[in-house]
Amino acid sequence: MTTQRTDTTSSGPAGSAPSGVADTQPAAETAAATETAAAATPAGQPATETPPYRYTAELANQIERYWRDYWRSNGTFHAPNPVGDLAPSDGAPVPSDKCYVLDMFPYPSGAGLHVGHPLGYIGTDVWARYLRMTGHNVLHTLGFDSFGLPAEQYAIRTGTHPAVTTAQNIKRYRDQLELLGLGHDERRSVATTDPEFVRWTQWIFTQLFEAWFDPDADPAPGGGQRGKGRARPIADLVGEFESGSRQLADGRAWTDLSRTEQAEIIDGHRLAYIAEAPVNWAPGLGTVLSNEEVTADGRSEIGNFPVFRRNMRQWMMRITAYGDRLLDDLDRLDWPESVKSMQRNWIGRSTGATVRFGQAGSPGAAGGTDATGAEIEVYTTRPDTLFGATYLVLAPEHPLVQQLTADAWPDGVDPRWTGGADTPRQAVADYRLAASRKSDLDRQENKDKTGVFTGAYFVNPATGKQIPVFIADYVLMGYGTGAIMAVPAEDTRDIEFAQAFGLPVIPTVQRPDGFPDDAAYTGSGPMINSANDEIDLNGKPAEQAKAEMIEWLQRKGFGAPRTQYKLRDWLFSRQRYWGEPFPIVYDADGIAHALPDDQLPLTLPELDDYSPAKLDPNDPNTEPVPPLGKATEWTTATLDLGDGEQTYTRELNVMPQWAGSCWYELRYLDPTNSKQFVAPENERYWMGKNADVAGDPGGVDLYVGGVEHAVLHLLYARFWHKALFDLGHVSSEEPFRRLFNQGYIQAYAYTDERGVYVPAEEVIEDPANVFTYQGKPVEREYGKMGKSLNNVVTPDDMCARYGADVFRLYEMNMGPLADSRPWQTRDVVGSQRYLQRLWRLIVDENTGETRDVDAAATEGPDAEETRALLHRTIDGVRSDYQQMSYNTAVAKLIVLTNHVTKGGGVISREVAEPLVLMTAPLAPHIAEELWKRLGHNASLAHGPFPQADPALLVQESVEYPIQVKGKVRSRISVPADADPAAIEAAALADPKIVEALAAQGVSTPKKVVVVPGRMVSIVP
RNA sequence: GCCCCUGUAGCCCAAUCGGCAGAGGCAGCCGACUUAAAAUCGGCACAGUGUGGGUUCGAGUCCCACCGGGGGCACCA
Repeated sequence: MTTQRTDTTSSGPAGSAPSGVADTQPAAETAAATETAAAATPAGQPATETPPYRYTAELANQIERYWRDYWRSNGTFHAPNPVGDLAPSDGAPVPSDKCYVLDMFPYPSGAGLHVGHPLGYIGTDVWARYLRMTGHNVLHTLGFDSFGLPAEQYAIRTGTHPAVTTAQNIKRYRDQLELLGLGHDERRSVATTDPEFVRWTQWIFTQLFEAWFDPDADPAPGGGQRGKGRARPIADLVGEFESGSRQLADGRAWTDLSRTEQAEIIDGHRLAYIAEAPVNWAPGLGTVLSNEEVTADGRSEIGNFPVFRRNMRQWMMRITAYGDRLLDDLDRLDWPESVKSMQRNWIGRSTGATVRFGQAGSPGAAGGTDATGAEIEVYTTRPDTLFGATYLVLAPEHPLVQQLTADAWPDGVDPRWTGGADTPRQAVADYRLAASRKSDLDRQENKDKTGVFTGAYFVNPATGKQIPVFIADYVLMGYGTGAIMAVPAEDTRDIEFAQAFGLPVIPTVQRPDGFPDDAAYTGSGPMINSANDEIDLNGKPAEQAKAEMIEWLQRKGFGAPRTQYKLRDWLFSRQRYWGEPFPIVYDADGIAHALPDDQLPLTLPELDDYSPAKLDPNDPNTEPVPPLGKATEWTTATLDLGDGEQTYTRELNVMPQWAGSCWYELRYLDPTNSKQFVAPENERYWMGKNADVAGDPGGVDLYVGGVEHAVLHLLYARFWHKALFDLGHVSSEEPFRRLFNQGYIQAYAYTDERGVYVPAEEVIEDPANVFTYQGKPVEREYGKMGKSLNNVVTPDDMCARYGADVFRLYEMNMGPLADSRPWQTRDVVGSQRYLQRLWRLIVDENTGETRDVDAAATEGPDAEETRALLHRTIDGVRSDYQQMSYNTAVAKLIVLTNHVTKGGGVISREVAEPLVLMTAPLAPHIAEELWKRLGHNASLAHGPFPQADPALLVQESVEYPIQVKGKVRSRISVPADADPAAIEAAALADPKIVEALAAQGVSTPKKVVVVPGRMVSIVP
């Protein structure tokens, strides 16, 4: 501890002058500062003095500085761990009631924070403080996701090492966040660029490299998954091959294989593996990107450069092995439906069947009846409609195209099918070339169906009829088998193609009356036209028809059921500098080896030039040149990996930015552990499953962040966590049990007549809603807060102008945390007025003396009314905090404060203390200060929190509105415990109601509805 | 094109199981304090819930259609 200014040395009892404020800053100085500010008003008039102890920004800042120092030096927010460095030094057990509150950690950009960034951080802080005050052991901290492109691009421009820029930016963020008084355990704050953090990121990578997914294995112990399959150590697989208990798919004997061949087989199973795979190559960035980093129009999310699909050798993560669990376990998570549905959509599981079509003796083919036995395998989700399949379509890049394309057109070929070419070979070649030149953007913009006939005919196994085979770019090589059976009657895309090419349409599902003939019917209905000698689907509903068709296909050897995913394996390497190096070296045979744990972390080499090779952004045929290749000494290493000292070459790619964020929540739990990435006891305590909740997957108790991470970060992190679970490193099956998306703070921006953005803070709105800047009209727009829009407001500004507590209170009072809302600096004053009123209730603005709260009357009708309101407030505020409904909690606190203020007298201790305590989660500094002035020597951070007396929540009498024909005609007051019959009698006896009924000409009403505690409704 | 969310005073937002449309804040107006202003304090007014139907004794809330705003997906067979 660095300061002596603790409770015990600074403050006297309530009512005496000294306090944190008086200690730090004499009253005269405060007054003088205020006076100076006031004297500088434009009017130039001598200023009347603001009361010297008013809760102004200056005073707030003094209080805030004092309490921040206090919290830091007392370790107020240190949360004890069960074991390790952060365990209680006296060996005391940790409380069983814990809560792990987590924010999505920021990338520390050079621009610093604006007022929108801390919204979620304040929200979680209020929640964490409330839980801490109600007796929970709360873990809350904030680290940095500090690998990232901006620091690297800055390094390329200026030569400044990214680590230097990153450290500066982190410092800047920490300084800004410090002002807000967030109750973080600063011992647990980590950055993903810290060598100790990188060490464990690399360690987890080696775990994934040394593991494979066994689809037939039973779930790991304690798992709640439905089916089989889990990750196992790769050594198990090697052992099974060696012992012969597992055979190779191609029938070769394991022992006959060379070392390189064996390595190839093994590598083909690893969770982290190298593959020649189609990647998204962005030459403008000099790197490849994951699917998730490419926009729908085929450009890079960062930098907006063209992205090309091509094959390259890259590191991949076998996330597809977890597709089922990632999808199924969404049901076990307390997440917003929108995020779940985005993940479901991204994983894109569909069920159906593969169907094989054999080649027919093509009438136009030179060889007559085909002798090759060629087969086309398609994937379909509608095997029930097989009878309606009237042609086949292959993706232009499909490997069979070359082989099955005929030499000549059949006689009388439809001219629309030929693409104007003399032969099928010519037509196919032309079409494939054109398709390869089309960018994704072209394909998206032009949805007209194009294609050419290959000259080949295959046989529909259900009908025995020959159907033509086309290639068309509406079929993608990357999904299913790259080939489809076209059922134009029941598929929108197929009918568009069929109409363009004059192909037959055979309906297999009964359409409702009036459904147009020329459109595809994708709805439900009984099957028609679907029978042969062996199978009859007619009249049956789709589900049954699907099942019967699949059964028939299987029996006949024509097909098999199949589950298909949109999700692809995760491209994990980047040709960049500022990322985690792979802990991988290659031996002389090119076989990859993981570095042993004691060699970690593998740190980045120093470079003179951080740029990847300069490449033409528009040239897809360029080759990536990783920056690490320039570090000539670093690229090789002499190691003993068990076969004696040998020279190895290092992997030159680095990991993508997502790596660190895949597991950081686990490192917060045990940030100083040098033996393990997290001790199992600590993981189990903070993130373990709750045995009292059926199906609970474990994980962080509350995770708050923006919805923009719905797919990328949240899917990758779930995948790593599940792999770590399978391998026995964590007890929880999911990283984030509960997710909450906070809204965004947006802002108005204004342009002058030239279209230039003017400073938004200086724009004036007149009563007629006209906006002017320096007297000239400006146009208003609404959107993001940003430098280029000249509308940035920073938390630093707000803290200087109002104080952190006012700023926090305003952000929480603007609306529900989940809502986006516009920033309005002029509204902030409302929150300031509330805290000023609260301050004035307890402190004399003129003398700085604490009021004598023990002298206030606690008897009499006024006191009783206040007491009843107090307890209703406590009750409401508790449940509001519980539900993170902070805006309504603030409203209730203001009501109570206004009620007490209007009473005019001195507030009683009975009301003052709960009011201060209830305000504390929102405005912690002022609350601590007032709590101390009320005579308490310990911080209120760990409670108490007021409890409502249930007896005081019960009203003695209730006012019931009485409706006649749905309109309120009168009101009666009845004892709260009156039974419905008594209420009804009282209502019917009410003179106004008697009158109203008489006016309707009714003596006894038809019906009387009594809702206890609510109202009475009479139907005449 | 498909899917999801959302429309309540001039503005930001409350309203539990369908039960008196208003908790709170900003802005506005009036008043107190002031020589005056600012700040502060006290008070007042302001909408019938995007539109049109329906269910109900009763609809902001439930159902249907449409309109506006926001987001996601987009030839995924």
